[in-house]
Amino acid sequence: MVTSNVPAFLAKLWKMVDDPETNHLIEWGDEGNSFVIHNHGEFEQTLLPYYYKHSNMASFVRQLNMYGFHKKVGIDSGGLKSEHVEEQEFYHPYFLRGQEHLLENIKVCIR
Amino acid sequence: MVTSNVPAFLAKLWKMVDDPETNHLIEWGDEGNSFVIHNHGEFEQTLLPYYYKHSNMASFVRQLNMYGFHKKVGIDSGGLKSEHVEEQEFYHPYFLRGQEHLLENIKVCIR
Amino acid sequence: MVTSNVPAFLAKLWKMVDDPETNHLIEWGDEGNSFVIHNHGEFEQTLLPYYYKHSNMASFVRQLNMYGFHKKVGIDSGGLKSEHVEEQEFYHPYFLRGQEHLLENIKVCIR
DNA sequence: TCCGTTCTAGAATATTCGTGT
DNA sequence: TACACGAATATTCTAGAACGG
Repeated sequence: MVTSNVPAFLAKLWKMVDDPETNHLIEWGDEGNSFVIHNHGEFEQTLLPYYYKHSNMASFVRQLNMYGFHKKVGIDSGGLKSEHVEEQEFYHPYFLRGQEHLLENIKVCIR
Repeated sequence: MVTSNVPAFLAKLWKMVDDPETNHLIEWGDEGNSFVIHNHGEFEQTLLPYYYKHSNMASFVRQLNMYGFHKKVGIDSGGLKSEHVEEQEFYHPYFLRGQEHLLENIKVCIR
Repeated sequence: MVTSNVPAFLAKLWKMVDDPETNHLIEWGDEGNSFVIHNHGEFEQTLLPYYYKHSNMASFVRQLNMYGFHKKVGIDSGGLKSEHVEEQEFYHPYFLRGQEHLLENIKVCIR
């Protein structure tokens, strides 16, 4: 593979989610049309800085929103503050398991 | 040796990349369609001045871009914790291992 | 220290230059109206990543230019064999030793 | 004229911080 | 409160421009 017009953020996100080695931190949702972050703390402190130039969940989420991802609203967070919720799920219509080529359709939101 | 209309920059680049003696500093990529620079520091201070009239990576990169080479963005690079990537990779559709004659097709970008 | 409207890049640059502990890598020029980088290689690999989220001289220089700094052209650095590219000097009219308050006057170039 | 070297800038993406709903 | 967005700064890759051999 030589060149890809997919932004680094998306290519890395795909690799993170698709890598079975890190399924305890981030993995595909049951339907393959979303991804789930487990262990918010470890994910933020170990996996994020491996792929990106920061270790802030907020920055990661900002990028997700920038590219049109949305958070799946949890039915019950147990009354915990959001930053303490260990599980978070995001989705995008073109971020689907087994359909990496669709990444090329994802664009930053402009307005 | 017959005269060649290949610019000195390209001829030297080819020789540098193709020379097995300096593979620890610069060599062909795995597929033979790119070249990789290891040890940015040593490459800059020892190999560059041997072939060119300077020892500045920036000048070298300027020439690469001038001739239409592009940097390969590694999906594994860029992270805070990712290993100190002293490694840089560039490619050009006519810069291929074993196809030195294709160098004649490489032209400076004019615009 | 009270809140400051000085961009992080400038505040960190000042600290780097003014810190006597790292004078072997970066320090004030003789007149106090410029700063000098010694040991380009070590500076890039150790000091830059300590202050910023990268270890690329090119990115550092891009920021310097963005804020209006200029490179001092060495009289003897133009000749061939200027192997002392290990030394680089930059200046800005509002970047002066002992006058940290002037940093507030430095703005990004807009055009 | 062409090519090479240097310094600076353009443009796209990435990171941070704060605001709006 | 929780989620999303605006805007400013930062990082990367490539290009413009001046100069010289």
